Amino acid sequence: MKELTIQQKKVLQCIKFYIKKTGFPPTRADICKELGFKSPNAAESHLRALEKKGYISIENGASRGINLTDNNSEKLETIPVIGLVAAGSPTLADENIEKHIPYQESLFLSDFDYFLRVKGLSMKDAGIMEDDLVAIKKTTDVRNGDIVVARIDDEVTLKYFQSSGKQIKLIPANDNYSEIDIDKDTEGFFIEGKSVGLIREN
Amino acid sequence: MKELTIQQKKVLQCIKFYIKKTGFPPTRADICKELGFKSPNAAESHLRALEKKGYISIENGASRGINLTDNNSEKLETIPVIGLVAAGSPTLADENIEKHIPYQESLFLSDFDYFLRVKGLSMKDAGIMEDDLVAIKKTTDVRNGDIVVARIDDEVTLKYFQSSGKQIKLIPANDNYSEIDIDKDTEGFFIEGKSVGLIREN
DNA sequence: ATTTATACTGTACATATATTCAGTAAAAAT
DNA sequence: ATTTTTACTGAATATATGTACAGTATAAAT
Repeated sequence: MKELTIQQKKVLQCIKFYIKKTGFPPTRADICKELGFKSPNAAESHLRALEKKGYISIENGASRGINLTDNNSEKLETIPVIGLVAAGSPTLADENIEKHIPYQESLFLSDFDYFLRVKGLSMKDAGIMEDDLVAIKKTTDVRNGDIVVARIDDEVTLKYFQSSGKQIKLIPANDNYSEIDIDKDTEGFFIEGKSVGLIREN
Repeated sequence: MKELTIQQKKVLQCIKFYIKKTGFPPTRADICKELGFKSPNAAESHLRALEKKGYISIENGASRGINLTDNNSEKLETIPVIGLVAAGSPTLADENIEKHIPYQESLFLSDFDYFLRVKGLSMKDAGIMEDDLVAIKKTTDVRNGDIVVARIDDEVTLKYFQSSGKQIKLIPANDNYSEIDIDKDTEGFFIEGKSVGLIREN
């Protein structure tokens, strides 16, 4: 993202502050009043600069038609919660979505794609309990020690990841469960993503 | 808060959806378009009804001057994170606050007052690990089996709560720790609050 | 050296928008 | 039984607002 000038930063801050205060974006005149400009075109020019640099989008013709871009606003999104069933894939298909819950993008250190509702206690010693919501980032870029969502045919599991060469171990965090050894290129096996956070609703 | 009619609910939902989609509130005409009204006054009347019932506030004369009331909008607040140190009380005094993080009021089933940063593994078997953030609701109304924040003099701990009469047991979820037996009326002892949720940042 | 971006003032104007007034009709409250 | 609330259509209008045009001036980029 392109750097902003001092004045542009002021205008952006002004917009954010105004929205926080009133619940809706400012007009050009509002910005002028706030920052001491005497011409609405001063605000207009800055807005177009902010738009060009990707910090806001402007709905042409609409009054107060300013929209903070995702990376600027602490955006409220909803994210799907997917049930981890013994057989069944955690895809984003409608039938697998348990519900949507509101969340903050900045809730965890990494961004993520969905919550996985945990069934069973195979990761108990990692502090992951039944019905916990594990935030999953869809990726195949996983490291040893990561907690990953792995699929083997129709079976989906949450396990520690450990690889040496082509051999992969999926290790549970519970002595009552046994580890899974599998070849990297096994038909029907792949890594869905990895855990980047956890929420326990209670 | 006064009950809404079906139509009023539709209009309120329409406003929320519009803001979510565009980043700014709708005009009367936008609402009409969305809900199939043929007169802007249909929207206007509903808005005034919603205002009267306290679900929105309207800035008179301002275009798109609709503001969702706190109880309707998934408001972004920040909440303090407090470190659980061996000696030291989890109060909201500045010196104890580690940082503030944004959160959703609706994140957990219950509302809460602060996050407690967990030190140690005394609640390991309850799935509460080192550095987890436990959402704490300040209350003395706790039931047997609740996970509570208890203070004994300067010592603050997170434990299972179990009482029978005046005798209270504070039970760890880890065999390496021993339980604490204490009288309800002991000088310097009290319950700060209870756990209503948990976040693991990674 | 010339163009482009920044940073404004000031005027003007079409249109986007809130808001009022005049009705109609049915349901709910008093 | 009468008033109030709900739920609209339809038309009219003052004003709130975006936006273009004409300038001035300085700094940065090419």
